[in-house]
Amino acid sequence: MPIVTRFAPSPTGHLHIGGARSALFCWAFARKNGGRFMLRIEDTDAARSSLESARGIIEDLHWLGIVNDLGPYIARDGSIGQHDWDAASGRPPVGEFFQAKRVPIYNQYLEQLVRAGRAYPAFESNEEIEAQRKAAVAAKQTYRYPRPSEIEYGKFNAALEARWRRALAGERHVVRFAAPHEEIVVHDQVLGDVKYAPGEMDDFVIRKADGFPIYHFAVVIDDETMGVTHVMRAQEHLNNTPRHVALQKALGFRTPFYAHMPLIINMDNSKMSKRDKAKFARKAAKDAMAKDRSITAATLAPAAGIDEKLLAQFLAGENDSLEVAQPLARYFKLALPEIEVWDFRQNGYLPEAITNFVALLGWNPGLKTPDGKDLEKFDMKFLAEHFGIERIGKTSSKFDRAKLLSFNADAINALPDEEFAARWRAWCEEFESDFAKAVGPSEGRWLALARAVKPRAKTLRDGVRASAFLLRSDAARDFDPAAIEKNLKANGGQGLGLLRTVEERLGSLAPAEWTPALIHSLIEQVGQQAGTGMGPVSQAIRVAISGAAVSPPLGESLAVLGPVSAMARIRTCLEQQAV
RNA sequence: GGCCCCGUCGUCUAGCCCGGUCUAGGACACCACCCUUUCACGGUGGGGACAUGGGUUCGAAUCCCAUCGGGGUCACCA
Repeated sequence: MPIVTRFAPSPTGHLHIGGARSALFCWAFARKNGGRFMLRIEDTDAARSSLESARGIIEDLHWLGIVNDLGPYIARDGSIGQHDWDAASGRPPVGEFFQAKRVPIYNQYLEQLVRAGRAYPAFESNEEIEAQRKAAVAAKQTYRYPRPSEIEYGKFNAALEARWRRALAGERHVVRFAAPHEEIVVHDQVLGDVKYAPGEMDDFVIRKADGFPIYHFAVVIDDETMGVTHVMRAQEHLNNTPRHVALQKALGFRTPFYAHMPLIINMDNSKMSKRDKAKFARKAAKDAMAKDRSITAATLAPAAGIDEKLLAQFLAGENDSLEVAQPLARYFKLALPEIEVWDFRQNGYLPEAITNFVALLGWNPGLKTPDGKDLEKFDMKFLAEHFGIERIGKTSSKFDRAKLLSFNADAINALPDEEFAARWRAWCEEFESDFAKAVGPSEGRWLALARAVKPRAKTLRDGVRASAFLLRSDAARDFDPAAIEKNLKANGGQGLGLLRTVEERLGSLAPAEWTPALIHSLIEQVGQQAGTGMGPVSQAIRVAISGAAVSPPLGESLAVLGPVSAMARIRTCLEQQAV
C-alpha cells in the first residue's frame, strides 16, 4: 500500500502559519517515502466555509512550493480541478475532495452504524443540551451526554428502530455515536502510546441537524476511503484521536499511523490565532486613548475611516473584525502581527525562508555543517530527502519573528542579483504598485536599484523603504535638520564646501561616465584632495539627494537617480543652505 | 475543574532512547570590539540553560518517582 499523507484544512480564511507547517511535514513525509500527498477540503461547516477561502489556501500552499499529488488544484484558467487516483494505482477514484460534496457517502456509513446499534438519532435541542452542560459545569462536574436507557450498545432494537423511523420521517435530530466503554490506546509516532480510560468518551454527535457530518466522522471515513496511511497534524488534535480510533473500530476500518506535532505558539505562550490581529489593534487603540484623553471612539472612527458602531463593538471586544483592525493599524502606523501565510507574503517574506524556518519549529535534521555547527539552512529538496517522523519533537515552539526575519534576510542575500531583481520587481508590482510605477519599466534600472538594496534588505519591503529617496521630488527642501547640522554645517560648513566641489566635478561628467564605479571614484578623489577622506563627502551628498543621513551606497544611488535629478537635488540643497 | 501532552540559554534547538567523551554545542536576539562613505553585511569576543526535590548509580541533562510550571482539549467548529 502506498504511503498517503493528507492536509485537510477547513476553508474559513487564509492558510495559518501552523497549517503551513502541518502541510509541509505531510508533504515532506510523502516525498521522502515515495508516497502521495493529498489535499482535502473540510467544508462541512456550511456557515463558515467558502470557496474563496479554499482557493486562497490552495494558492498559499502553491506559493510555498507545497504541491499536492491528490485533491484540488487551481488550473491555468482559474477553475478548480482535482487530481485523483488513476487506474494504474489500483485504487478506486475518490471523486470528491470537498467534504460537503461527500454527504451521501457519510450517510451510507452512518446508516451502517445505526443498524449495528452503534449510532442513534437523538432529539434534544441544542438549547436543552447546552442547559444541561451549564448545570454540570456549575456543579463542577464533567458533562457527558447520558446515553438513553433504551439504547442497547450494539443492538438495533425496537427503540432504536423507532428513533430511526422518526429521523427518516424528517423530525429534527442529530445522530450520536454509541461510544465503547473500553480503554482506548492511541499509538502515536511522536508521543508514544497515549491511553484513555474507559468511560472518558461520551456519545458524541456524528451528524448535525443540518445533515452534515461532524468533523470526527467525516475524517475517519475519508481517511479510510481515500487511502490515507499517515495522519500528521497538530497536537491540538490529540484528544480527538480516541474518538477516531473508536469510530474506525466500529466501522471495521484500519487505523492509520498517527503523528501529532507540537504546537506553534506566540512568544507570550498564547495560541497563535487569527484573532491576535484584532487583539493587537485593540490594544494599540486603547493605549492611544489612555495616553491622550481627547481620542475617543467617536473621534477615532472618522479619523481612521471606520464605522463608529463597529469600532465601539470592536473596542469592547464584541467583535474581532479585520474591517476594523486593519484601518486601525494603518491609522496608528503599526503593522498587524503576521499569522497567515498571506500576511508574510504581503510583507515581503520569501517562501523559501518561511518553509525553512517553519520546518525547524518542532523538527530538526540533526545534522552538522562541515564546520561543526547545527545544520539549519536547507531547501525543500533537502526536506524531501531528509524528513522523518523520528526527529519531530514533543515540545511546543514559540514563533520567534526575529529569527524568521534573519532567515529571510539570508534567503534574500543568497539570491543572485538578477533573480532578486526579478522577484523583487514582481513583488513590488503586486504590493507596492506606486513604487513600481516610479521605478518604471527599465529592467536595467530595476537591476541597479536591486543591487544597491539587496545586501541590506531583510524583507522585500525593506528594499522599497531603502529606495524611498527615489520618489523624492528634486525640488524638495524638507531635509532632516539633524542631518543638515551634522553633515553640512558642522566644522564651519565643511560639508557644504565639499558639496559645492562635488557639484562642479559631477557636472563635468559625460553622460556615459555616469556609472556607479566612476561616481564612486570621483567621490573618493574629492575626499582625498580635500584631505577629509570620503566620509564627509559622502554624507554631504547623501543628505542632498535623500534628505537624510541614511541611503543605499552613493554610486548606485546616483546612477539610478540619473544626472538630471541628482544634480537638481544637489543644487536645491545648496540653494536652501545658502539662504 | 476532568482528561491528555510537555518542561536544556530570552527564543529555536543539539545532546536524552544506548548514563561517563557535557567545565552542555549551534543558531536567532542582546552586549563589546574590529571592518566601514551612512545604514546594513561580515569578522572576533562576551553574558546566558539542563524547572525543583528526592531516589537508582562509582558517576545523571540523560533512568525512576514526586512536586511545581506551561500548554492542549472538553461544541449540532474543524
